[in-house]
Amino acid sequence: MRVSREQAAQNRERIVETAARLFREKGYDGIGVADLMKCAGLTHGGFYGHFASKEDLLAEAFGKAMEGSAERWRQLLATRPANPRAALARMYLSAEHRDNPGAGCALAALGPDVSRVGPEVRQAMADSFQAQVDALAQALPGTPAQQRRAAIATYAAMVGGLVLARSVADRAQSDAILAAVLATLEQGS
Amino acid sequence: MRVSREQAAQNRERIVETAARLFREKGYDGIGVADLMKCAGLTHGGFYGHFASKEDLLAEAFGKAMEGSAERWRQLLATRPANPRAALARMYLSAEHRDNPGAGCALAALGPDVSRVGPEVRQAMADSFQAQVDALAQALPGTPAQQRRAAIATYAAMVGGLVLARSVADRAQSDAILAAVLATLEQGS
DNA sequence: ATTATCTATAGATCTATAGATAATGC
DNA sequence: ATTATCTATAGATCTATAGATAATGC
Repeated sequence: MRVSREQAAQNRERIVETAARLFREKGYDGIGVADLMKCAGLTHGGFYGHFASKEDLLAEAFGKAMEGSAERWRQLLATRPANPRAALARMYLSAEHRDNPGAGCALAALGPDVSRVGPEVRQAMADSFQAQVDALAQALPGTPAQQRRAAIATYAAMVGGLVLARSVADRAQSDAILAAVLATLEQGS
Repeated sequence: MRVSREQAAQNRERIVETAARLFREKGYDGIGVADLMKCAGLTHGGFYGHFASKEDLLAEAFGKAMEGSAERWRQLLATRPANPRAALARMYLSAEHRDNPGAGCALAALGPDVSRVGPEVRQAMADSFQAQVDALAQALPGTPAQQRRAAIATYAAMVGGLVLARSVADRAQSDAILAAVLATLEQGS
């Protein structure tokens, strides 16, 4: 059942993409390697030809998810909105984002999981985090230090808002949380 | 090996407290019932005399952890600090809190886990969340609606800041995240 | 000949339950 | 007699590996 080198690379890519979605949906411990491979259309045993361990896959899947977010941020900010922070917050703190964790912010979905794994995973994570902060900081006013501080604070408010909105059971309460955080980010700092 | 009714109640309480710590440290899926009971000084099988399921325990343990946080918030705010939000943020966004998830904010440690379990757990959670928001809102200026909105936004910023600070590998970067969010919360809104 | 994927399995762990035990509380 | 806890285990799942298979790429 051997496939071409090119096909193998595609298979590997599909494993990473499937993992990026399933880890965000179910948590790192919420999906096993066997089920994950099945969702990618492959068998369990094939996994270890591509990755040394499940944690190794997490590092790649998390990085890929973060990169996807960074790309969306860059695209939005490239339209030069009048209020960059408000524009970003409206996208991030939307009901759609809240209801689709599998395609959303990796930090809001996997932050606590990531904080428990080895430093090599978290190192990969730090780089993509940095890239996102830089993209936002550029679009904000003030000195470089102020820009950077405001970008981190904005990122934190959005992540926390999404985590809270996903945690409460009541939909109205969840909507109110999104709206409250959004309103604060839409005004000044 | 039967113990007194009083002793049994104490045992149950110890299970909840142990779970509240271990879930926050290792995640809901990161600790099993057997290990958890061992840490509480009991055997595996005894668990199901106290709780219907592991998820049932999560609801109680999460609620207990939230209640502990609410109590700490109330104690701090009862000292009537000049800037209540800044005082709370300094406590919440400390290196000590970041480095001791087992005794810290349940939402920052278990938010994504909680968002994946059944609505009955999340209902219990919504109540304690509400209590904390109310405690903070009281101490803030403005109309009731403004107070409430500001309290939620502050809570979100703190939770997000802690999640981010725990996710990055580099200690200096982590400290910078805590400082950036704290600085924003210490100034106005 | 190499290698990507497969089947099969080892060995550990998981939640939950059944039934025994022994001390409490009537 | 009741019941809190125990031991033991069922049955499912987990990560990881070993060895077979079969198609690629030389």
